[in-house]
Amino acid sequence: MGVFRKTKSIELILREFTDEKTAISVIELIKRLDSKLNKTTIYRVLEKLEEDGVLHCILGNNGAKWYAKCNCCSKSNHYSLHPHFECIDCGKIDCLEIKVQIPTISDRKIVSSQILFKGTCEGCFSLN
Amino acid sequence: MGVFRKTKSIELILREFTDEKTAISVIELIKRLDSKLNKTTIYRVLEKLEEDGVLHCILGNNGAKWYAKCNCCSKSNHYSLHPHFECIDCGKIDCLEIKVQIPTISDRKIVSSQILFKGTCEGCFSLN
DNA sequence: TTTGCTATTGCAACTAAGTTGCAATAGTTT
DNA sequence: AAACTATTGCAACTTAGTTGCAATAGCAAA
Repeated sequence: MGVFRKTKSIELILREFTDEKTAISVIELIKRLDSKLNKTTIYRVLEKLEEDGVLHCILGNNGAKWYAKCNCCSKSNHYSLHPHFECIDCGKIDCLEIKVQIPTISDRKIVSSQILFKGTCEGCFSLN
Repeated sequence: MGVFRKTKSIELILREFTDEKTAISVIELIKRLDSKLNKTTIYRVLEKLEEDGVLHCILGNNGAKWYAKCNCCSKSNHYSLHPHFECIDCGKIDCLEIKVQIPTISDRKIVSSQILFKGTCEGCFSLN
């Protein structure tokens, strides 16, 4: 259904994403906005922003939801998304600006994909 | 730690996988074995069988755990696993016997990956 | 075969992430 | 300013998975 009205909740949540280059977990957002917004509202606003093509959702390694700004996707084209990277040291997730070839399989139709690479990110890599 | 003793639980759980070519969700296993095993036991046995390289774990689209028999992986080499396919019609998940190229990214080290393609499987494909 | 060691199991209670229904609130249009 | 209804907050719930602990059952040694 997407966003209809400009509300405080939408503004507050979008503000969290403006300076953020990596993804943010819903859990983290709930912590940050605890005094200002109810967690139900946060889940619902994120869902709407996703429908509007403003954010996209990523499932982290433990199955929890993360969201990141959409730079390349539109309202209609959320699928066949870019891959993501989860750092096993610091835990952050971010978008990889690379293409991964989607295979063709006979008798099956691939509609979307969820690709998560795990390893050590730049920051943690240089610490070792 | 892996499996030490041959117990009824291990036998019952392995039996579920013998004739199964696709993955089985933990939820489904708990349903099937409800009268015979406690869910805690099921989670623990699956974990041990994974450590032993007998099964491998897949995270489904909603973040729930699925397990499948390992045909190609060993106790030590569970990583850089094959991709999986989740049917958006019937919900089943299975292993794809194809290789996906793992990219190289400067300043980052990719250790493992989780690749899930979603779409329509052979069975559901032919129904349309 | 019995004894003893300890891995394994079952149970109950808990945690954590996310969802639902509903009444109250607040954007937006008239 | 009034009215319409999208949006929010709250409380209660659901679902997947985990934890601690006492009871049970493989297995090895005697």
